[in-house]
Amino acid sequence: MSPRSKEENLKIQQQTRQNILFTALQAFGEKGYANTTVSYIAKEAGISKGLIYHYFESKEEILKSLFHFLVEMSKGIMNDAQEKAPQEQLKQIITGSVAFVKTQTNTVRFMTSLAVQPAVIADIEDLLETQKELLMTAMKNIFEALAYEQPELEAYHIGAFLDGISLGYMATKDYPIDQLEQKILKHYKL
Amino acid sequence: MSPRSKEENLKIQQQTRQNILFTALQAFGEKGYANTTVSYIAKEAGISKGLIYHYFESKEEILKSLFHFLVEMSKGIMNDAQEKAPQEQLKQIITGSVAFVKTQTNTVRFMTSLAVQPAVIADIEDLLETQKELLMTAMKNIFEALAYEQPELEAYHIGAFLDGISLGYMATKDYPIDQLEQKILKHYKL
Amino acid sequence: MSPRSKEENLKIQQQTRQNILFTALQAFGEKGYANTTVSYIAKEAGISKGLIYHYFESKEEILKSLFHFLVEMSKGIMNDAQEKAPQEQLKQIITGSVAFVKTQTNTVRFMTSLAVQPAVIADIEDLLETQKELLMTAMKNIFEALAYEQPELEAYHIGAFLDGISLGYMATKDYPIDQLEQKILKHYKL
Amino acid sequence: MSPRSKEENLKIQQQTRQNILFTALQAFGEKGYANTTVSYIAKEAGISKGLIYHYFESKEEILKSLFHFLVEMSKGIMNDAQEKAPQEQLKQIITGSVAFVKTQTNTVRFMTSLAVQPAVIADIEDLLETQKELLMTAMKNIFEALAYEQPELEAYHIGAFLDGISLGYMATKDYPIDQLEQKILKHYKL
DNA sequence: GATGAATGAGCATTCATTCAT
DNA sequence: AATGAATGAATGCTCATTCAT
Repeated sequence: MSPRSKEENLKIQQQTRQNILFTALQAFGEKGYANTTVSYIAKEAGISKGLIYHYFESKEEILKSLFHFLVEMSKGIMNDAQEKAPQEQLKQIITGSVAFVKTQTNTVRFMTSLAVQPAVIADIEDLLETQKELLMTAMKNIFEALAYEQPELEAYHIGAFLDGISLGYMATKDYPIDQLEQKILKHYKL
Repeated sequence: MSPRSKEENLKIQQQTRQNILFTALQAFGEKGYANTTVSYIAKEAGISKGLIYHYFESKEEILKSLFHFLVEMSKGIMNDAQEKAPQEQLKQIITGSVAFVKTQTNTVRFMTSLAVQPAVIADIEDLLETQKELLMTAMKNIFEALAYEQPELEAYHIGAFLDGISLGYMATKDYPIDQLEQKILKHYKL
Repeated sequence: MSPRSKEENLKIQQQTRQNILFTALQAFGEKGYANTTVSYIAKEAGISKGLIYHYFESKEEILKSLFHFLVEMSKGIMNDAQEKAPQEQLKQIITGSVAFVKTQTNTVRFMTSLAVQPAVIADIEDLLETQKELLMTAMKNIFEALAYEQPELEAYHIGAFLDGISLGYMATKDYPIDQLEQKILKHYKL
Repeated sequence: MSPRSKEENLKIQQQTRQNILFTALQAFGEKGYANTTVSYIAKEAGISKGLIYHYFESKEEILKSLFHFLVEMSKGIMNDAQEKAPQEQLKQIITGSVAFVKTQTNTVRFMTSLAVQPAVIADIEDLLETQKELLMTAMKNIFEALAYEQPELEAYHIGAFLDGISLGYMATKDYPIDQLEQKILKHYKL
């Protein structure tokens, strides 16, 4: 008759939070933030509306938590690549990005919709900027190591291209993403 | 107190429609479709809510009309380019796109947000696809005329790049859009 | 087919606002602010929930408007008494207060519940204080004119008594309010 | 690991009940019954929500228990005064009331808010009435013993006055409660 | 005796849409 | 053609209450 132990509670909390965040990510990606109701998230997650508000103060808080979570995740991925040779890193960024778009389309949809109208959700604008800069710096360093004349511009170039591929994949049926990947890899001789 | 002539009425009608569409475009671009209320459009346009429903059956109808309007406009622009030399056409597409993004940012925001989550507004998905194909075909023809080995893939390539530039410009402060434009022009030797 | 004239709209607006305020006053008095739902006010007023929000920004705004309205009304009543002889004024305050409590019990309930827990609705605290001071000054002036030694204290005295009578009338069945009125009038030789 | 003895359990139970009731009294007085959440009481009392429901069937039950508790307490106080001389009793009622208002303001706030809108909590209405009558009878007896012509009316009179003082003290900054106390004591030659 | 995760009915509020004028 | 008062379904959120542990 004793209450749950702290560890048990913590475990339950983490699972439920993750469940909510994951479900929200799916929904936000598919239907957009504004078109996703909290009730819908609850139903999809198999829990009650009230429980969502037990873990998150508001719908917007879910969005922000989700965003932070994804940012942290991407940081982790980037750090892993840090030690390899620049050519290898570049290749990994390209193939990793393409693979990510293909497997985590909803995540990309979600992040892109935030990027397109950053003013919609205040607070996120800055974080988005920081996140972009981080990626840009990493790529710039690679192109510096590869002795490109304008490493920063080259970073923007490939960044734009990868973003454009994402958009195309999300918006167009039968988008030749794999061929474009090959093309870009060949261009950089990877 | 004489009634307005038919021509006057028609003129007023067209002006009011355009006014609504233009105001909606601004709002949809800045705040997003879901975050824009019909009341807000009415206030910004300086007319009453009722009048909006006199011209459009629903809020979604405004969105669709706006979309069609923009599609028609872009068709017109593309047709104008049709007769020139392929190199000239390509240059115009690139510089025109960049200029459009810079001057009509809200329009681009609007179109991009539709592209990212096409499922949000049914019906539009197909039109979006058709529109994309039109542009792709035009670019493919150019690259064919320029004797590229894989003209279609090249079209996708430059399309992705231009889309990526748009995204970057919308989401990033101090985005080097002009330098990227120069870079791509140089790449195609234009 | 022309829209309503401005005067017509103004008239409709005032009527509807008054209707809402009056209904809210009844409800707040009987059930208390927190126990009164906006839906209930709408139903009682014979209008839709939405219309209430067309006229008032929030439920709390109704409360504040109502409070301001009642304060203005009481100012008007007090000004009317201003010109008479002090004895007459005192008599009028006493009989007027008693009559008000008896006929406008819900108004008194409403105002008293605000007075008891002023912290519940921020903003109102100051106004309540101002209102009290106004009444106190008026009564003090009367007792000064009547050459009482401690006019201010006497004002507080009769104020407390009248407030106490209100409370008693609201809370107790068969409360002898009329006899108490006679007693106090006799006390002041009125 | 030996189980607690029965006496220990009983003691803990009573302490916890008292803790809940006391915390609730503070909260109800400050914020009002409707604006006080069970969660808030639990947090303030330093216990869990569940435990509150272990001791009380519902939030309303807390209110009722609290009310009963306060009524019993006041009965005890009144009984203590029973044996003294009527003048002494009257003095004690006056000074005791004033002191109570000053030290137990939240309790008075709570009781007054119940009195103002008795319909809010059914069931309590009768008890409130009974309670009032008890006090009235006691005061009436005093004034009878003091040979007042209308002892009951005099009881209502002083009752109203003391209630009015309470209200004033709760609602007004710098309320001259002590001077009013002196004034009333002098009036009754105490 | 004690905890807090979980539920869901209920409420304030918004907003697309209608309609009388 | 034009207005804006009016509607009500839908949504975010709160909170008393339950229950597994």
